[in-house]
Amino acid sequence: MTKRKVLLLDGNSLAYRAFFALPLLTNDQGVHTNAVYGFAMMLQKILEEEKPTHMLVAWDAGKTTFRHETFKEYKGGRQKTPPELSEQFPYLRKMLDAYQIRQYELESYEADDIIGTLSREAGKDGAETVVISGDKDLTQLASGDVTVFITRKGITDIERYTPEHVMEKYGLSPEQIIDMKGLMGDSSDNIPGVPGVGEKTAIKLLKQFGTVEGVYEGLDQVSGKKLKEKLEENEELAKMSKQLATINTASPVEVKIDDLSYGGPDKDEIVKIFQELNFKTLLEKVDAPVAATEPLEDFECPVVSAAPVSLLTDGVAIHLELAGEQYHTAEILGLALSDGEETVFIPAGDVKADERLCSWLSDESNAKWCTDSKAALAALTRLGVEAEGIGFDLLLAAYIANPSVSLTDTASIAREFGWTGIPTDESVYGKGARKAIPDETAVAAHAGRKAFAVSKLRAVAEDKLKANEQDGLYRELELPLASILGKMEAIGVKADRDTLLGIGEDLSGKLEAIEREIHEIAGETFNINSTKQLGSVLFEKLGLPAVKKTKTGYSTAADVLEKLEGRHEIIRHILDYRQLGKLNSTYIEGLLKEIHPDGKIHTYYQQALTQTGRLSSTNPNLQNIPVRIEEGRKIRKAFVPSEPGWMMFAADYSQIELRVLAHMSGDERLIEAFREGADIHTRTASDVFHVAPDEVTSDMRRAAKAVNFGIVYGISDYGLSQSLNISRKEAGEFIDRYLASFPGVKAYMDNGVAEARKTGYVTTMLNRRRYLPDITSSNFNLRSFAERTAMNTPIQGTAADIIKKAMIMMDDRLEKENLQARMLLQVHDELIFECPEEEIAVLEKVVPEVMESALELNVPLKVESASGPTWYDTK
DNA sequence: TTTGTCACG
DNA sequence: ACGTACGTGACAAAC
Repeated sequence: MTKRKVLLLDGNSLAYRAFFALPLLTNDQGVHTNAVYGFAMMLQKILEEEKPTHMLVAWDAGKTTFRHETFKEYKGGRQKTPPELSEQFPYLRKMLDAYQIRQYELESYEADDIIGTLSREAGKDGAETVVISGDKDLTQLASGDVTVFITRKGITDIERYTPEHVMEKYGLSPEQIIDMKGLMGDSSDNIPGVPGVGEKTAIKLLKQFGTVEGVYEGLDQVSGKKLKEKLEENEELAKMSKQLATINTASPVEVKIDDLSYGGPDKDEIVKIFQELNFKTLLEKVDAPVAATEPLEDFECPVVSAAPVSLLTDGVAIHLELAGEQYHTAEILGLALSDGEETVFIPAGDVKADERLCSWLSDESNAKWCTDSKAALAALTRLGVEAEGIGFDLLLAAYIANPSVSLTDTASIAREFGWTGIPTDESVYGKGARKAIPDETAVAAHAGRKAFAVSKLRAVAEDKLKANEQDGLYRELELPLASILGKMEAIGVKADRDTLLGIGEDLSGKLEAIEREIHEIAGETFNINSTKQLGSVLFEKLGLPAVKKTKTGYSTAADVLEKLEGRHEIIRHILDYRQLGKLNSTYIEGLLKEIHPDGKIHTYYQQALTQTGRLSSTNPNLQNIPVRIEEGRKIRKAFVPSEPGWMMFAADYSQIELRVLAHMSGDERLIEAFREGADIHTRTASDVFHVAPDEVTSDMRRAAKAVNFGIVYGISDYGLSQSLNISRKEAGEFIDRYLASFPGVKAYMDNGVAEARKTGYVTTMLNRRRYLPDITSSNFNLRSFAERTAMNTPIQGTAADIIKKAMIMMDDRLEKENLQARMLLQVHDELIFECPEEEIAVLEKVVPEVMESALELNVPLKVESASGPTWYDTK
């Protein structure tokens, strides 16, 4: 039988939360609806995620409770409930009736007490309980069987308090939350506490003494004379406050858990009330099918040494379980297989020996489904199996469906498609110092659940992608790209240790000299890398003016220091020290640590991370190797071909983002400029300043270049003024003149923002999506950010689409032309290869040809290439 | 772990 | 009046 899952909701608290979190919405009758709407959104999400078997919404009843007998000012001084909220309670009740959720209130008790009592009863029955409230006080109810969900910021954003989470957050057990309230009080409930004791002191005391009573028994040992006096004077107050804060878990509640069974909403009634309140999005949601989560309580995943033949067929989920994220080196634990009925786990050591399994894995005609195919293929390669025929990748599907969710493990990915039946990696392996691999049965069960979920979710995910017309993006772009990136990671790029060491020695020498110089000028030795110490030397000892502050002290960032450069010689040295220090620690020492025994660096490309569709590179990041300053650029001399007689070859798109902008906006002037092959910054300057192209000065060109950048980023006058070091007014004038010169661009930006406001998302040319919920926010900052993002993401994202497509075509082309050349790296708008010297001539023709034809725009794409013995020389 | 800083496109 | 250019990752210091 399925384990029971009881959801207990704190009605009043959630209604208040929803009311204050959302703007004042009304229906066409003028009735305020924001609290009902927020409540419904939250309810919908919780129902999907938690799949409860039993539910109850508890309400506060009446004005006075048993707590008022102890303290008549309890909850005194509270603001009256706003009438805009009061009028919503009848609708809330009606809506909950339509959901067929039991509601309950009890004279002279609060909702907390009802919930506390029922949660204990449910625990006795062996049920799993979730308590949901906007009030942190309820975290005292957390226990082995009870998780407390507290809404954060908005209304659907939830923080989950298990006893472990309470401990993490406060360093206290859930029961001690009551003691904490007793000591510190609670102004919202008018609970006094001990005057002068806040959260910090309360926690400190409780860590030492355990409880309020313990504090008074050990009063002699309390450190601090003042504190001791305060505690002594207010003993009664503290004890009464604790009593007030304690949730009564033995209230005379008349309903039993069995009375709460939840069988889903009355759809017709729900539709009626949503229509009455004009809840459009919610109406769509109630009709939408939800992925079924099958109970995984009785889940079985035997550990076997060979795969059953029944599972070696077309359309089976595989999952490689690894003891860490870095799949090039992490221990491989084993392989789980699941067809949604039967699930097994094969320990890593037995995989290679199972010949039938291996030939199934390398048989392209048998589709394998998985999460993170790139990692799975890499792990299988390490086990000696070259797998083929990946038919589905849950990670990529989830990322395409919505890039904004953090897809850290299969549990979080599956949750995106409504599946909550698998535990997180963290809950199985632990985290930080307590991280460990559990016994094989537990690993098998965990890996098995993941494979099982993939098997069940494939159809749901693919349907969703098809519904949003993203199937092509997923199947033809991201899925094949995953294998190509995997290949690039596995090949790696050779790094010459001696070159790095040589540059490192040079840097260390210079750093020492500069450090001595700085200390001498300052008249003291201090840690230049410490912003705190540096700030006190510059702005206190030397008396330089502090232009900008951070929330922890003075800002010493480069742009701030540059403004002070004329005022003191020490500044130049500090800027130099910073620059060289960065090179040494990140690029010399950092990269040396990443060279594998094969002499190569194997980065990891994150394919499901960025909000725009770009890749990112980690461990190490090979997308930010210095280039702008010569001293740093020399690092690139260490990146060399891996075979004797080979060369490095690099090709980059010229102005890809502005070309994309020209295409997407259809602006005639911009299109014309690119078709004529003009220098785009000079042409922009000529248009903006109304001078002939040959009269454009270098300053004008520089300003135009900054404006072009600004346009791509979603321009703001402030941003431009910072980058050009001019006044905000002047920057604003530049922008106006630009937009007047390129009216198509202005129209495109305005339309993009309007469209995003209407649909809630923006798209790229290949239909990549980014949702921008903040675009309708009443918070200026959030809204402005979303608006700039709405302008930037289609451009940056389309550029990412283009190079990804080029990579797929390139991989194909290298094979077709029988070239030995290997694609090694991608740096957003450039591709880096290594190849035999005699292939350079071919690459010089083929690579630009492929990259330029990746996607047809109404302006040409232009690619520049270069080759040389090291990456440094490809310029 | 979070913050400030700085490397890249 | 708001406080920002867009997208990333790594390191050192300080908590």
